[in-house]
Amino acid sequence: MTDELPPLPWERARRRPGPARIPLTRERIVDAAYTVLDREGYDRLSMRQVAAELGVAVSALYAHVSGKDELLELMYARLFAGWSPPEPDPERWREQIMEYARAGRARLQRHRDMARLALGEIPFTPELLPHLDRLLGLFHAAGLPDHLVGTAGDLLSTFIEGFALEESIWNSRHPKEGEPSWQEMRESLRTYFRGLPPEEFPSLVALGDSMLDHTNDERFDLGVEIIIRGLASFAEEAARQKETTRQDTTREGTTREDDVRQDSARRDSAREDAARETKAPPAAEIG
Amino acid sequence: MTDELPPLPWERARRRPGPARIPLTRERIVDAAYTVLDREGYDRLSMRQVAAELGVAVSALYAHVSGKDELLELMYARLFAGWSPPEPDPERWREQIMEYARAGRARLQRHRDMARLALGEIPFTPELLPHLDRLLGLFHAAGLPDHLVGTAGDLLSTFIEGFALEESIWNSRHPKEGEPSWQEMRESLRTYFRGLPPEEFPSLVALGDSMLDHTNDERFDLGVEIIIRGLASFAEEAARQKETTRQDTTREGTTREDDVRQDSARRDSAREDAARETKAPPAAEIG
DNA sequence: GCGCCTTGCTGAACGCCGTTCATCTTATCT
DNA sequence: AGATAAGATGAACGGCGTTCAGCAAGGCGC
Repeated sequence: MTDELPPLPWERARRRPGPARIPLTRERIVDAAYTVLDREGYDRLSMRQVAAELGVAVSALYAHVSGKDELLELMYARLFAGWSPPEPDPERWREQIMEYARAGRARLQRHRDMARLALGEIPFTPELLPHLDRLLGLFHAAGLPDHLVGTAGDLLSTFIEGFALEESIWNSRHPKEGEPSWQEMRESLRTYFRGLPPEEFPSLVALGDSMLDHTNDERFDLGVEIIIRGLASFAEEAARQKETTRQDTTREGTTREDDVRQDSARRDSAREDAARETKAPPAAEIG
Repeated sequence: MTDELPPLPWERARRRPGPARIPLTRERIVDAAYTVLDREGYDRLSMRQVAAELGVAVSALYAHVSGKDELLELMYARLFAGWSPPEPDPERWREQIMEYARAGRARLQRHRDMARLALGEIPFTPELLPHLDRLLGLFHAAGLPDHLVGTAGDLLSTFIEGFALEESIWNSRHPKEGEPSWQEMRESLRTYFRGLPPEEFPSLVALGDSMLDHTNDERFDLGVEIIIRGLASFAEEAARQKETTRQDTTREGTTREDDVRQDSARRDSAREDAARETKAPPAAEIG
């Protein structure tokens, strides 16, 4: 970080006899990449720009980084640097998950277009395993059945990144100066919804107002709260079943199995419906 | 589709006097783009490849399409062609949402890398408004409070696309022939989890097995089910409050307000925690 | 102190990309 | 038949990721 400062022109000349130029490292490359990202945006983040930022030839980067893909992975890894979900507290799992989600969004918002970068990567490298493990621990402490924990993590992470991505796209769509600001945009959207033909768009006309009356912060929290409540429902169900099986531990023991079977039956009937819809698309849709 | 066939060399010469070549249209360009996407993948989907697919100069495309961005938008719009959420049935809102989610995933799976393409776009063009309106109608029929409907739609769409994206990345990671197949990969992951140091990764070791024992279909349905249960919780709460306010319609009427205030207080305390985490990152994390 | 060797950077090149523009072909209308 | 307008062409521009032969300089054995 601090050794970033002096690329001043004369430095190079003055310390010719010394240990010469600052050595290029992965760290410095990632630093420069973030600088370019913040200044230029994801679309203009290129190896050439990063090299220019460091005052170095493009090909020099390839001595430290196997290619752009690896550079993006390194940038992604930094998203999690020094960020570890807390020790699980079963009494506070709701709050802990909410805090985790907010922290994730905050980190994604810290760099321009960061969400776009993040969505292309999968958090499954060795160095990210500790983070993942502790996150799963949070869900485990909620009392979720084991097979749900992974999916719960997926769902939450997907929402965090997807939400941040939407914000990112929205922001980058009106970054030009003098363009309609956030608030103006919101107002024009409001009148747009009001002007729609109600018979054709009943829901949009009816709901448009109340959808626009909330900040992004509130909408985000609401999304997380929906997930939390869904998880709570499963956790309570699991607790109830555990209770039952403990009561008649030797009697039947099939309660849980029955539940699963019924659940999967409901799923399958719905799947047929979806398949029917899927199987008869209009001709124009083959693509 | 069928008029795609004859770019044969002599055709051009033979039918000189006829109605000549098939005219280039947006439709045909999008068709060709999908062909390229399926064959080459998202990374190699380029204007040049699309033009080549049509046997046409690159610049010809720009007479029908303003640029690559618009082409991608057109491709995205086709994802929704002939797909409309059903008439809401308040009795079956759970099933309807599950079916919608499954149909969405199925459509995203129909073309290679389609999820990657979709995530860059926002479903907010005029032609997509009918679809959006009917989707919101589904959530409205669930009895959700108005301000939640939009967020619910966001959450579901985000999960569908995020899940499909993850599948897409996973698939494209091992497309080489002779590479470890899905099943082999799963097994090697299983042994990998088992081999992890339990004191360092307690959750991964404990949960790895049960997480790997489910197909993607099951994991997807579970994710949607979590969302549905979360929505159900809010819907029940709203129904309860409506009931209460109807009972003592003139007496107090502050029940709902109280609830909201309490909710927001809980949120704010959590926000402070998140901010604390956010404000003191390790030095390496400035990026 | 001198030459060697290894390390790390340079500069040029390759092939691909999105986009633009002057030019030419061709279908249609008068 | 000739004029006109639409639409396709090919070359060009600038930028991209990546590769590779060569060069400069620090550290080492002698």
